[in-house]
Amino acid sequence: MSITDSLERIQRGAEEILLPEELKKKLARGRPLRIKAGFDPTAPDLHLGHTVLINKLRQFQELGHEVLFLIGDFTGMIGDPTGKSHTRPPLTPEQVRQNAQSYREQVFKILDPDRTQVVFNSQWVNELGSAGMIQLAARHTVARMLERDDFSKRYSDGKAIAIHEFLYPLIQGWDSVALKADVEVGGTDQKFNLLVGRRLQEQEGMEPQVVLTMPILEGLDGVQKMSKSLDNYIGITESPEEMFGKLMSVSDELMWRYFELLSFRSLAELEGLRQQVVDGRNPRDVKFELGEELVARFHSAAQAEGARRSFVERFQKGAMPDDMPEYVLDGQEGGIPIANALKAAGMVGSTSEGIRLIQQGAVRLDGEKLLDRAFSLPAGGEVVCQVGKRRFARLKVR
RNA sequence: GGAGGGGUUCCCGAGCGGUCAAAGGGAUCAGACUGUAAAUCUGACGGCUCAGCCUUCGGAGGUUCGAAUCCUCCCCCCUCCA
Repeated sequence: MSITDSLERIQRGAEEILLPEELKKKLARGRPLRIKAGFDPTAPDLHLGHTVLINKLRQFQELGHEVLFLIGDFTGMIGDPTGKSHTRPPLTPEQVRQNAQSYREQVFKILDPDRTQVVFNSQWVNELGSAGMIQLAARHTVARMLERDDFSKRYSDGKAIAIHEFLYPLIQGWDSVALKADVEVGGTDQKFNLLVGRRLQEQEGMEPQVVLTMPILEGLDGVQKMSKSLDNYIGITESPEEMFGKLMSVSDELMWRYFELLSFRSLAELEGLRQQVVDGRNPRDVKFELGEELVARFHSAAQAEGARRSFVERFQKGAMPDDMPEYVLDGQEGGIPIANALKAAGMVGSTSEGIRLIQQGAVRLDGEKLLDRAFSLPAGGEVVCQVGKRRFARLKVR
């Protein structure tokens, strides 16, 4: 493959490459490049948002390059006191190890293990020591740090910025020095940090890394970025049914964004699909294709097919799901009040919530709407319980 | 070290002695409508043994018949001065 071809493939879907000429020069040398990407040591639950970036890494591998999958365990072991409610407790080395393992399991659904090195930054950051850390901090000025969008915004809004937050971009940049990265891939929100890496490498007399940013995928709400904490994500380990269903709940507009960033279809194919919708094809059917492609990628073609079929059964024909969780409750004198049973089965968060849902007509027993909140489940009974559209469970009372 | 501003329910943000489980918005959940679409409309949105009761307004005390609202001390954040 020619350099121009490689470059073209690398550019596809990327938000920005700094600088393309440098990348070209690196590619021209003909040796495998060291492609760095950093990940938090915490959430080992990868979602489709992460895969936008990981797919890009995969692409580099297909072009013969090597991926340095960096787990930022150093910062994880310090803990992050930023943010009022989400104080992140420090992780133990053991937890980091477990998370890393879980990363491996998930990430190798996409990446080629033979061309991936999983590395931990504590290895070289610990060696820096406190003196080294201060020397590192001396290389950047506050004014420069405040150039970062996120910092300047918080600063002008009068929000807290802890000193150590200034250190994180520096550490991340130092990782690039330690790894001798040729290219670093990150989300657009990482741009500042990635550029710090370039600067530090230059100061160390190295050729600066090329920075490649990928767009941030919106979550299911279509507005905020996909993230676990916002609970608007589709995890890559979710069941075919869940995954398919969540994809179907996405708006038509957002569907195209997902096609762009997640599908492996050619741009020409996507254009074709758009045209079909313009010509009157139901967007839902196009969404089916998106759902199948993605479910097939993380599960199998057969499961994707199955997910689509059961989706149609369930939501277009109103069938009950094939399997649902089962709960056995201990009976009591006079039966178990239904709200308590729902709570015990984990279908609602509290009995108060259960009562409210019953009043709103959201609860069905064996398909029959239940409006009487005083209803109790008698001992020895068994009932299929539904809350809202998606929550199902089979409740048995001993 | 000094002066001032501020910490409210998942988030933002009103409230400044009773009518406050606390306005409004967002998020979320449910119902209607549908393509589990989206948008829209309606409702809910601390807990419980649920027409009643219990626990919340940074923390601990106090004043009062009664406190998110007043006082004292403490913790944290922001701004300015040094």
